[in-house]
Amino acid sequence: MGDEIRRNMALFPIGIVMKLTDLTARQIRYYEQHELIVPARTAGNQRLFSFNDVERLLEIKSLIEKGVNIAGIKQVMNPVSKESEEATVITEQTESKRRELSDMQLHRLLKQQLLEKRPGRASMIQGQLSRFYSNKP
DNA sequence: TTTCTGACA
DNA sequence: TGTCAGTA
Repeated sequence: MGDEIRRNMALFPIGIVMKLTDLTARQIRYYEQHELIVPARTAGNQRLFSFNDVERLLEIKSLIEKGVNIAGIKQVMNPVSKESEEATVITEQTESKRRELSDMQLHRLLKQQLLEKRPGRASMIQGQLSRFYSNKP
């Protein structure tokens, strides 16, 4: 299951995630305060988000747009808390389906970002994306 | 330059 | 949520 480690590998700083999700840093940090996401931290205390974090953020975003509040989102989404292996087992099948779908959405989104942004320089997420797509266990 | 925490309109 | 301050 090396796919899981890549999916949960902390790769991008908040700036990249802002562009990927169209959320403000304020919102992203706010959601973290409410434990909707738990990004990793660098030695310098900088947040580092994984693909899973980005997916969660996109999910949170759509729910917010549907008028759901933090409390409601906490119920809809499986709690982050301690590495809950139990919750993952119960939803095994639906989870894999959900991931396939969000993967397609995420890849479409990333490709879109790569193409339309800054016609001049190569966006810095390219390097980080390559880190994700390469070195497969 | 980017990100971080805390605080206030 | 937006935004400003003062840092790392």
